[in-house]
Amino acid sequence: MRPTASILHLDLDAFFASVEQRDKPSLRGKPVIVGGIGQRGVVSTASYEARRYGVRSAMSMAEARSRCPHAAFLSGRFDAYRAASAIVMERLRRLSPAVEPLSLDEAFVDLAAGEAFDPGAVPELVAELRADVTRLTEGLTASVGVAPSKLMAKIASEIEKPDGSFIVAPGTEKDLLEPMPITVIAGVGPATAARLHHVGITRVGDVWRHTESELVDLLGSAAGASLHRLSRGIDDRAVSSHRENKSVSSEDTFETDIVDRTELGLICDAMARRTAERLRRAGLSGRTVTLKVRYHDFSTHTRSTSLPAPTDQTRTIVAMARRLLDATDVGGGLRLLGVGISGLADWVQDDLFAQEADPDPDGVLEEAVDETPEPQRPREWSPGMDVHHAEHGDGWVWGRGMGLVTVRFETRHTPIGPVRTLRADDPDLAPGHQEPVSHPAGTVGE
DNA sequence: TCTGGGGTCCTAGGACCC
DNA sequence: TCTGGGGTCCTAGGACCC
Repeated sequence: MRPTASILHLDLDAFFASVEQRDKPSLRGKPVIVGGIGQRGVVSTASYEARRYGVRSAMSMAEARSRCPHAAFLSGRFDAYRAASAIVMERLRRLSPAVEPLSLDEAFVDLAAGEAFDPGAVPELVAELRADVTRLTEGLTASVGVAPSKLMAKIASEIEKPDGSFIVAPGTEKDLLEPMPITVIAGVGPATAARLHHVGITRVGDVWRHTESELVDLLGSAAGASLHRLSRGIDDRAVSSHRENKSVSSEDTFETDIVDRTELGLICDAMARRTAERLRRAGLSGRTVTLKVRYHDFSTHTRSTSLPAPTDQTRTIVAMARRLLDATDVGGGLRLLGVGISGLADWVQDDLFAQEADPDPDGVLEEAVDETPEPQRPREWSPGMDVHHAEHGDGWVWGRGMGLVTVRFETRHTPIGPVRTLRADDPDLAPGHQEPVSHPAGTVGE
């Protein structure tokens, strides 16, 4: 626990709605609601004028319309939001290099990682920061909290919201937390709050009467231990400015449920393409493709499958997603369909090898799915050995899936050589071989 | 007129390996 | 013949966050 209030949390007030009001003077002073404007949309952000009518984030747009019919309903202009966000993040980086954005409108800053941090000058620093944000963004306002921890900084930025700030003096954390509703603690949402309610916990101070092991029994080891610490204001989480992406996904909720398999197939292809393009644009590749479907009753299911090595190839990702969809019951129709990729690798940084590590450099996987395989094959196979000689060098079985076996080769020039894919029924891979697997074998729908 | 889209993290069971 | 223990990977689902 750090001894000074040196973690800052900044939150832009009603961000999307405020950008709209800034850019369209006719909307100023009026209720503005940004979100999905279709039949099944939800509210992203409501201006403070709209909040007076009870409109909240995540509320269905239908309910928002009934509560505040005269509001302006907008679908959002994300380029404008990104531009405003970039200005604010840039300003935060002048305070310290340790800036951790949580979303377009929120970030933590570790002030102690900046140059010549003076704890005594925090009030002036905050005032100057908030004034700069409003000036640089031409009218947006921010709320700011500063505290000895992330937990308290984030809570503090809410206290004087909107357009205010609060600094938590070290040592005052527990007094501040005690009367607050339990849901102020990070990770306590509706489901956890309901369980805690059952044992008489509604405020943060109520947690103090329970031992860690009681909380672990109730919530599981991670959530229980975390709540035990955070409720006492104990929080050592660091501000981290370089968090790596773990997944990329695209999904779409349909205006009405879609039953037709052919139509769903085309949508699945398009969704997989979108995901693959975003993956490539981010300079990444991934191993695991996940299909997500939601039924009319809102139940949600996922099906996933992994490749032996990362790919960023659209056709491979499309083929894998299709296979997953083909194996999925769409009986009563789908409300939502999505395609995601995880198990990401940094394609750009590892350029030389990554190109060759693509398990499907020639789109062989997809062609095989289309029953038109033309895989290259090694000339020789030495049963029972870890390495077999081949035309291109020495290779070994590297993974299997989708009725195919992936063989990776060493060449004279590179330790990690090209990958070739054979059909599983290739005579060179007949049973009886002691299979030399020098890498965890993936399973792709076999 | 119910319930978006982009993510993260955790849990749990089974496979597999040593 | 009645059976371990730990570690890791994979998959599926759920809670949570903005």
